[in-house]
Amino acid sequence: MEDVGKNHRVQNPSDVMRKAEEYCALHGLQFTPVRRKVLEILLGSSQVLGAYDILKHLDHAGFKSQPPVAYRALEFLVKHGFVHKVVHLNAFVACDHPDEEHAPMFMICNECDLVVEVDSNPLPRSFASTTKNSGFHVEEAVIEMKGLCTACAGMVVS
Amino acid sequence: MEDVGKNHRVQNPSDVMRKAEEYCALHGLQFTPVRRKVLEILLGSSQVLGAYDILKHLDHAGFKSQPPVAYRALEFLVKHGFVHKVVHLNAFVACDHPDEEHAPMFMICNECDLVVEVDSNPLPRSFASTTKNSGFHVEEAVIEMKGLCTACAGMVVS
DNA sequence: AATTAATTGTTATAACATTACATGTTGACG
DNA sequence: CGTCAACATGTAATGTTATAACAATTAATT
Repeated sequence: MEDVGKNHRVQNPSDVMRKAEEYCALHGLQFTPVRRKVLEILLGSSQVLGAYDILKHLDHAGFKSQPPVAYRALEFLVKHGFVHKVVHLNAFVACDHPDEEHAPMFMICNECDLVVEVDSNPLPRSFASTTKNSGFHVEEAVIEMKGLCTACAGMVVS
Repeated sequence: MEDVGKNHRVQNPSDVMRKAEEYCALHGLQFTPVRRKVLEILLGSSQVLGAYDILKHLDHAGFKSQPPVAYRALEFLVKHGFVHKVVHLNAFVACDHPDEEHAPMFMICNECDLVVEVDSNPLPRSFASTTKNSGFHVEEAVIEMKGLCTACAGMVVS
């Protein structure tokens, strides 16, 4: 797969980097060079990126570029909420607002792979009840909607 | 990966097979031997199955067992609603009620990989509004919740 | 029977992800 | 300061999931 999605764009990359630094400092986490670089790569991308796309970027930036390098950094970043994984694309995207509690939701265009994050906070009510009734303890909800973005839908109609 | 999940169990396999037959007849679809067999395999499994698990079953049943064989049959079955894909496990599960319109939701236990389908019909209200506002035309919503099933949650507590 | 569409057979390879173990780095504590 | 433990990285190999491409066959349509 070449670059795997399109047009995702975080508003304030440097702002997010600062938040990540603060968060790590506060929680005694090591915001190491690779981890920092991977977050930078994702923040700088207008597209969601697959692990191997990130690996290429790392390589160009002079980092080691075997798969575990990227997967480890991504694991860390996802774990602490700086990055989300888009499971339908096996791809990753930096989060705009890692400091706010939120259940990420993504809308993915089937035509152009545009990915838009639209959050629901904290979790849609209808879920809470369903899962509670079933006795299931939910730790994480992944909600991804596939369809057509405005642009692509328009092209089909016209 | 060995068999990839646990304890999913469709209530009435033969009932579902009949529905599938009727649906295909009605819509002029070819319910070919492989497609039928793959659905049977999934209906007969107490676990969700990966494509390569299905391939093994096909092999044992005397079918051809190169990857495309399974993926094509699964594509057909998913497309027509007889089977759902659980993206978090890259695995497939037969649907109990392919004849009813529904947005499948899965709860996946992080400990034991128990998968439970809990449907919302048609789509939680909060989504409809979010997506409408964004101009996105949703064709499919994938909702998967990860956490702990009752049994596993109980073990942690005790 | 001829034509076209749909499906299947088959090989090869692409794309995604993890295991395992060695090495290095950091931080806590005597 | 030294040493131990925890954490992080380097590296090779491999495991797992999925698709591309094209040939051969079968089914539906005329």
